[in-house]
Amino acid sequence: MQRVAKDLLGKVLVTRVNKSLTSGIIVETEAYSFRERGCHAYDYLRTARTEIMFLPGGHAYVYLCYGIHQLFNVVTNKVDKPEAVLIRALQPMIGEEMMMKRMAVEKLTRITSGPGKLTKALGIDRKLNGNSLLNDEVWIEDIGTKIVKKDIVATTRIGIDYAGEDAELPWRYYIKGNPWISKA
DNA sequence: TAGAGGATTGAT
DNA sequence: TCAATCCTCTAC
Repeated sequence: MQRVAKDLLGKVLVTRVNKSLTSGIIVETEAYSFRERGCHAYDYLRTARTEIMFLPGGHAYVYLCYGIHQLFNVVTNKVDKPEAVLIRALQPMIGEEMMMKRMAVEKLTRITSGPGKLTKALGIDRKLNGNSLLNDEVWIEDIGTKIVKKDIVATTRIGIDYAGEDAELPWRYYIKGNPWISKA
């Protein structure tokens, strides 16, 4: 599943919400698994919220964090193996004007550099939770970009200090030197 | 049914 | 460093 997190780098996340097409290249991800405490579905914890992660790979898991931000994940494993990859940052491709409008800014800079921001820019919200990525509202495209191994940086994940030693797992991946990754 | 806390962000 | 803000989970 860490492999999936790395494979997603360089691919394109596309949404069509309210007839507006927006997309961006995935430049930063984090992996989550039932095997570690950083995951909502740790130890197969199955609740109304984590139910989505028990679906087969290829579904969208969207949830509200801190009451303010919606975070977008791709479910990556088989049925009843709750694992997901959080999309943390994008490089805008299509629909840049729409993104700027949604973010209420005039410049394109850094409007998708963070998991809570990119969902807002692409119009993603919890209505898309549980959607298949094969439908026409949100999906992933492979545009053939090859990210060479030496350009993938693996480091610790962000904001999960509560996970104890599992917070040390180097399951955050980003494209080396890419200006669109989240800061931290 | 009440209380605590969170895979964040932007302002101070 | 801290508040915003509300859904989710746990315990009573």
